[in-house]
Amino acid sequence: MNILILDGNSILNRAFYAIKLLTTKDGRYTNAIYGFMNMLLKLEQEVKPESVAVTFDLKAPTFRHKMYADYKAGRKPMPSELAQQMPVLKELITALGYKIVEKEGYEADDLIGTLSLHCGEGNRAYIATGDRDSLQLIGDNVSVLLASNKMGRAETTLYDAARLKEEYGVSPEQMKDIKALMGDSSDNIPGVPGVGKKTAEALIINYGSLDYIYENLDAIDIKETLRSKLSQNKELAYLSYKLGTIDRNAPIDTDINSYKKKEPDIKKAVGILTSLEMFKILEKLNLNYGSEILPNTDAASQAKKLEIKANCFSLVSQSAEENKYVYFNACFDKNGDISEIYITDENAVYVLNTAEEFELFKGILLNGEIKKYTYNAKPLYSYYFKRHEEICDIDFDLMLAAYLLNPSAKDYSVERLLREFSVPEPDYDLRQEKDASGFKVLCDKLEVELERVGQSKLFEEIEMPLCKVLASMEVCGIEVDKEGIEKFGEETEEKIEKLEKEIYTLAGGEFNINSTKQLGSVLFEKLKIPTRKKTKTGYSTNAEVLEGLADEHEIVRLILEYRTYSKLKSTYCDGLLKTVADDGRIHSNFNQTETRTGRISSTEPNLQNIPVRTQIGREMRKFFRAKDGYTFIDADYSQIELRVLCDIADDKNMIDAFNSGVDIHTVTASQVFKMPLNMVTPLMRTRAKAVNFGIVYGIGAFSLGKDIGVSRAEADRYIKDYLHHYSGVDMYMKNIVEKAKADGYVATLFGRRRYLPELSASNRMIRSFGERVARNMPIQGTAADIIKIAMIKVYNRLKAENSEARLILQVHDELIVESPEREAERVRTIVKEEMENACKMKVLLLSDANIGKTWYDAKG
DNA sequence: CACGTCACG
DNA sequence: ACGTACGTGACGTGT
Repeated sequence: MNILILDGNSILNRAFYAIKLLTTKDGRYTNAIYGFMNMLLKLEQEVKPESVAVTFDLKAPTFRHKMYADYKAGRKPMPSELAQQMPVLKELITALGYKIVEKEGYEADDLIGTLSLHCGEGNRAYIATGDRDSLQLIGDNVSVLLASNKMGRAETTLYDAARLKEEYGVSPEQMKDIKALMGDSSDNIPGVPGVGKKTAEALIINYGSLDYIYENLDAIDIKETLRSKLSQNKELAYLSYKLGTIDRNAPIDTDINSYKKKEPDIKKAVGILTSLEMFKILEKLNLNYGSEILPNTDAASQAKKLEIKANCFSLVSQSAEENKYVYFNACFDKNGDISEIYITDENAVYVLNTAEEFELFKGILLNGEIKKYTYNAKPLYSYYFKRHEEICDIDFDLMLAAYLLNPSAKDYSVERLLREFSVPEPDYDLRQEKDASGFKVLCDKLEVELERVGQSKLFEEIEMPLCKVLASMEVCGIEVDKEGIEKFGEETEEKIEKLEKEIYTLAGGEFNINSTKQLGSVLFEKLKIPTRKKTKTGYSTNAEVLEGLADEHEIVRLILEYRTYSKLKSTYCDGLLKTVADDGRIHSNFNQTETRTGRISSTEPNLQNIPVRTQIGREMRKFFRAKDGYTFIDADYSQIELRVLCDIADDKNMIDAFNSGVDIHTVTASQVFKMPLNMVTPLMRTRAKAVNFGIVYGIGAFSLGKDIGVSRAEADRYIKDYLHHYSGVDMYMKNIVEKAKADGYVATLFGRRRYLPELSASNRMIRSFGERVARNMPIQGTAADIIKIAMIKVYNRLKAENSEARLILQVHDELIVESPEREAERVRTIVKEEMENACKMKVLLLSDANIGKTWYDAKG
């Protein structure tokens, strides 16, 4: 029989440090358990053991080591991120049917030594550990599997006596002799002072043992200094030998049969792994998840009975009419047409797959009496918008619900959600059908969950209606002047080629300017320009660094210019042109479940980062134009984040500052620098503005100083003065971090949450990051909530007034509406009003709205 | 696929 | 002693 003996502490430790910190959505750390489980799976596969023992240290003074008083004095305590994973892992191991071996006063090493030695004639022991210490235990029937994590993957190396001889040139026994001489700082084994690894190995290889060396100390051929070191420290060497010798007679059960694997407690194991969100491990363990594990027996029996039925519209219709609800999922093919619709009710999964059925199903979508649950409603809205048809509002979008419950998740697939929320799956083969079958249970669970955490209103009044608005925006798109961009691209290309030539001349040869690696070696090695900063892979060549080096060499300016044009060409000319649809418009995607703060994001292309800050970049906006007979209204909030901060922090001084009607950065400057308003210089205003931004981002004196080019001390002074003056803000910044630590999350005024596991990290940088996020997210997130409300209000108002104007873009604090020219003034007023009245705050919300034929013109 | 860079709020 | 402001997405290079 084979027995696999794991050094639990060692493997868990290695896993913890090899794998980046992972957490569940509610902030429990899981990386060490994850790594341990992967290792265990790999070991199982390699050894195929009948018996498995997982050993752990049990603290309290160790028998073997208490002889040495300083024992472990130098060892750091286990970080809390690791310590909290230990009990969970033990529970999991036990649930999986493995035996845990621990003994008061013994280290895992001793237990491993004992078990491997006494596990019985004819049996074979495999020791799995990350420490080379155990190599002394190798014997005829004992091998060691050295465990490591390479690139996040579990790796093992098998050591037997032959392999050991090959690598170290010694026997297992002799490993102890080597250690006695060289010591081991991590175990506080002193060894002989002045004797390191090399010397110790050479001594044992040449003379065989510690005993032989000391018995013949005067005769052996070694340097005199070494001889005297050895001679003076004989006692220490023998003490070290004792300390380094693993105890192989610990009082534990050594019958291999006691360690035979037991049947796993599947329910418990699946429960633990599910709560740890380790779905891959769950799959690999092959625990027949779902059919046997039924956390909710009602739901389970219900799911099991589900049948798949086709040609069944009448049943679907009947069920929806009677129940007043429908749970459905529409699938789209690559042309954007509906390919199937799956409907789940209490008893069955129905599949609609003909055009006739889809048309009939529209009857249900047009019935306002029926509550509609689906997953990802936006494409469905888009589908009907494209056909200039409209359906009733969808009441529940599972994807949006899951996003609100945790905006930090990686993906919101139904498959993942089914597992995360422990919805049992019946064993259908087809994934779509599988998803459909648990769908109702899942939706109901999340709906209850939203209510529990107080997000129902946010969900129903903001996210759900917004989804439809976004669909409308996507379908509308925005017209671009394709020829204009092409021409601009060609002109840009010419400039790039010219710059390229000049750069090559100055550099004395051609190279790829776009390669930071090649550029770095040209600038800093070939041209010997002084280096300022490094990245982890080489020299930093970013704009900030290059600007600092502009006076060092003519080439630097050219490279900066080259970068500007090549960005313009590749991202904004070529990139944008690729996305222009047949209708001459760009239909960007507005993603509603992407950001952790509640903002929306824009992709393919990203229309939220079209250049504006520089004149040359800003030119791009001239190519975004309203269609014939139409014009743009561009409306942006003035200082929305600072106004939100006023409200959240309830800061009287800042509220007064806004109410005074004077430019906020100027007022801030006057207060921070203690100057009358009319004495504030542009430089002071610029600095005050940077402080305002810094405050919103969670501020640090170093970064602020860097940003505005003053010393850290001076920046620190500004921050102190600022917080002294705006004491409400000061209080908010302190309180919110405390609250976040207590609650585990922060939230916006409207109840949007972001969980912050970072706050309990032991790594200071991670923790500081968590604190900055705690300060920033409620501000950025509340601003995001507000503009979402404004979008819904603008959309509904335009519709209510039968306007032909359409909301087409959102850029975080800015809305762009395409309006018929004749309506422009009225629409401008509507947009401005709805934005300003989106919600009531302690200070007014102001929107600046302008009219223009292109985005460039309308931006004021 | 990760990294560096740079575009936006 | 160390690294440094919040939130995004696209492009090009190089492993």
